[in-house]
Amino acid sequence: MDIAEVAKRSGIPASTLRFYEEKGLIRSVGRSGLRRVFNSNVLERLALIALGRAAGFSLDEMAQMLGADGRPEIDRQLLLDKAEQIDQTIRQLTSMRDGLRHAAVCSAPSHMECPKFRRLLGLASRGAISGGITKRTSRAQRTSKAG
Amino acid sequence: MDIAEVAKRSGIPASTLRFYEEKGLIRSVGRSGLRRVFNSNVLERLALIALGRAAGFSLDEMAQMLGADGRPEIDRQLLLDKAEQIDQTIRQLTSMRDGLRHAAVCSAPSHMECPKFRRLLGLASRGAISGGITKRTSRAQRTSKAG
DNA sequence: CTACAACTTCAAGTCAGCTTGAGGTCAAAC
DNA sequence: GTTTGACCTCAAGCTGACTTGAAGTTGTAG
Repeated sequence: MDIAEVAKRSGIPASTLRFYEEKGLIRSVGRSGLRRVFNSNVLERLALIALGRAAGFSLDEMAQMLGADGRPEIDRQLLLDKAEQIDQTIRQLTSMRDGLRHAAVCSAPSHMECPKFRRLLGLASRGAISGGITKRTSRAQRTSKAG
Repeated sequence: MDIAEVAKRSGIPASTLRFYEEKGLIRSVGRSGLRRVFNSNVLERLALIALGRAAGFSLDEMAQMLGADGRPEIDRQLLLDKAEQIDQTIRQLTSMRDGLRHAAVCSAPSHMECPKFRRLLGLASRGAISGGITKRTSRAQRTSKAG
């Protein structure tokens, strides 16, 4: 497969694939002239990377985990840690969601006068709610060409 | 209050406070010589900003909502939308968490041979799991001076 | 009055994860 | 054999939310 094929099948832009290769996240099996040649298991690897990213691993972390070569026995403890971390995030988000929903229907004249809202404020400013969701949900919006 | 006081009480670095002021997120009530003077309701405003951030609003969005002056009647529909968005994220993260936990205890020789894990892979690569958690949980780690 | 710590401004740097652009190469279609 | 267009490399740019650094000012303790 050439890079266009991989891009098409994975939905990941060629530029990103090159970037991933440079980072050591994926590898091409060789070249045909200048052009990279990939074999199909790169798709699995890309899926793995997408999964890791979705789970909150950075590309560097993924590089470590996938680093060696084929199937590098992903550390199970690491998975549990990450799961725990996600669970914490879920709890925070749940508070947020409920707080927002309440705020939306709350009859207090201003949000500031609603005790629930004020409690939520407290939570947020005490940093109980960590970094947030960070909202960069879609590069699809910026990139919008395929729109 | 001078900026140091606000920083101390809010836990937000002075540099960030200046940055927020420049962005129009907060305002100082005047100067004492060169120095900014804040009044105490800036703390409430900062809490509100922290809350918004935690809920996934960007600083620009927060600037819009808080924009006018005092209590700009935060749009309730916007809150509901954000709540919905968070709820979606929660659902995704829940799948992730469960998937990771399963993967951690799964007896399949390699994760690749575990059907649940493969299903999770599918989810991730189909983008069912959006941008991820984005993991920049703590600038506290980078910034670590206050250790 | 002199230090000096704490403030000020403004520009530039950082981090992650890519994207974009310029300039070059090469395989295949005509 | 020439054109075309997809690929290549390398460097630089982008976004968001800040931080850092240099250079200047100032309130205040001694």
